[in-house]
Amino acid sequence: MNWTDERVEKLKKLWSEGLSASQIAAQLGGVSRNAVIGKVHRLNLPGRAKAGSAPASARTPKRTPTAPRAPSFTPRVATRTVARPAGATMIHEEMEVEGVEETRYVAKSNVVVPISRRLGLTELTERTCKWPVGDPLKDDFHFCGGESPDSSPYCTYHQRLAYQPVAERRKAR
DNA sequence: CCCTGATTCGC
DNA sequence: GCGAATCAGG
Repeated sequence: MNWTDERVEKLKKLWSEGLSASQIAAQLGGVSRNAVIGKVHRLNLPGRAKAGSAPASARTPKRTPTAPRAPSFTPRVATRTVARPAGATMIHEEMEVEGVEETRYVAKSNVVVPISRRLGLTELTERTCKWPVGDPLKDDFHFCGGESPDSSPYCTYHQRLAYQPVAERRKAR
């Protein structure tokens, strides 16, 4: 994975927002936190004021003022806030994706938990997470639908669960 | 131990 | 330039 202009821009943005190197690495994908830190230094980006944990601004659930929305806007896909995974750290309580307020978390292990879009079977694409959610015998059955990397049928969060024993999955979910 | 960023140095 | 290994911490 090389440092394209696009990836560098994303790195700069996330670093300036106070995300930790490992969180940024998880969002970029294909790089280690060391790689991120190394790049930050080579770019001569300002280092962290204090070593250690990320600044509170990146961890504290900060309520963003309700974003102004077009009054007549109707979401194309029904969207709910994802359940907060155990131990997850909130990085943005609310954010807007295509006009829909959504929630995103970073799990304890720094695996980014992508936004759950709760898509139906026919709405899935190559790039959506196919982790099933809900009861297939009920009408609330859907799929995570979060963004998944090119190489996986699952988002970065559900990828890990997919290869865990069922008992472990129940705990982790 | 979990995590953080900083530095070094072989590639 | 890159990033794993390592260091020094919280």
